[in-house]
Amino acid sequence: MNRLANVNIRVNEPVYLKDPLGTELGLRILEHAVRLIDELGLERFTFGKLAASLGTAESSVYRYFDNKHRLLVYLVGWYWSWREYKLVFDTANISDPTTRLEKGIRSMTEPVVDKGEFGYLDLRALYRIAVSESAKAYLTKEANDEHKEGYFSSFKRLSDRLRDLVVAVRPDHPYPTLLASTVIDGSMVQRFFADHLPSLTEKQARQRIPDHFVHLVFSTLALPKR
Amino acid sequence: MNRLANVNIRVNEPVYLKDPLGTELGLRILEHAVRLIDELGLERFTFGKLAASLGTAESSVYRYFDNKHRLLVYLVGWYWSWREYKLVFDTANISDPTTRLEKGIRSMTEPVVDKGEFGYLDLRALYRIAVSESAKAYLTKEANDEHKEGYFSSFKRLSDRLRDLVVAVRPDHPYPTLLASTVIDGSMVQRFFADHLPSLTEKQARQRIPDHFVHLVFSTLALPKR
DNA sequence: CATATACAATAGTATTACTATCGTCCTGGG
DNA sequence: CCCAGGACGATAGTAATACTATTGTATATG
Repeated sequence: MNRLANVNIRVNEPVYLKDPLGTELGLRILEHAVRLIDELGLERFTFGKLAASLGTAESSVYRYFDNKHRLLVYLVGWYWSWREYKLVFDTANISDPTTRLEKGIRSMTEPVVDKGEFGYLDLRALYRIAVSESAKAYLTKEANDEHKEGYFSSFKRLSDRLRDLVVAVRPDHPYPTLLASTVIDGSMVQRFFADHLPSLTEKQARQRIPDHFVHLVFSTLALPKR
Repeated sequence: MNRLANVNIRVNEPVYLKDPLGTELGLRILEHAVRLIDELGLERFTFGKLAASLGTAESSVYRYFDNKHRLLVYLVGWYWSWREYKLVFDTANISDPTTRLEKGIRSMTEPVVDKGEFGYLDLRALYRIAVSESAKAYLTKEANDEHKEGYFSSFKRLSDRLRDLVVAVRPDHPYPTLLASTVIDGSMVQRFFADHLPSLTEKQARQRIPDHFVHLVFSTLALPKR
């Protein structure tokens, strides 16, 4: 993944008021927001605390993001975009579609183990945020409207990529998109359970989440075992 | 499901300060809370609005529940308990374990179509709440502590029931609990996508969620198609 | 008849989620 | 070199939220 570290990941849709990647303060906002949300959880995280951590005023933060929900959408969108890059990278130059599918599922369901080299944000902390908080980005009454505005387009792109890997192997499968999003979301939920509510999964499952989802998809598609 | 309508579902753990099933006002709190959360979404729902809807003071609501998170945990717990009763009912008196498993998966992943006959709460509205808000009940920093207090025991019981159906068919499957919780959570997420973010699933998938999960589990367990 | 309960009503506090305004530094263009 | 605009810090203020506390009163219970 080191080659990816230099890719500059951008969140396309204007979830922000002012591009945080364009200024010094913007980058610090992302950096501190990731650290604070990871530490406090989304509920206890406030723009006031963020501003205090930055040594600036709340109003400065509000120049970048309308509210903390938008900031979350931004961070989670960044995460999905990164995950998409990683997926593309991990499945490049593999000619056999079945092998590509397996690699793709593993790439998508693997935990993030290193901090990355983005400087302005800690990838491991962002991963923990994605696991614990990403569902809150879309589980709202505004989801539909926000989706139309493209707020979740990076999730959609990621999901479509995985779907395409499925379709390449089984063009006749009736619900490849459903299968793809089940894998993505399911792997996050299982990660949360394993880390925070261990009695809801098998103890050993933590290490085997990618295996489990490879097995799930492969058997559903009636592919030979891996 | 009519026979179930008279079963009195109770949330065991003291998520509440005062049992809402024990008084007139308590029942009205549940009834109005379900309606309001369904209408407004959890974020916009407040105890102030609930009290106004009840024609009483906020402090009266606070006598029953510490805060809105606890109230959500209560409602979601009630929902999982109801779902467990339904599962038990739907799989009763079926001797063939494979058929039981299929019925069980269908029971668990079917949408709720009627209001139920509980009087004090509208089951369809509660179902919509479970789909949209239940993840927020456990996706918190306090999840682990709350879990130890038994806040999520009804989810655990439900998940264990489904796991047992799997184990009865395939005693050697390595991760039946993981599989069970993937089905439960996955069916909720897919329902949300189908209803609120339709571009994230196939259009026809909405009608076929139970079929999809039956197929998923059956192929994973290498059982003959249904 | 005494007492506990259930509840309504009022008041008050700390925090949150903003919005608005103003002054200042810094930079780049004319 | 000046000045216009952007970027930011600082202060102030508002409305809503999430509580806590207190008191009065009707009703049921023992």
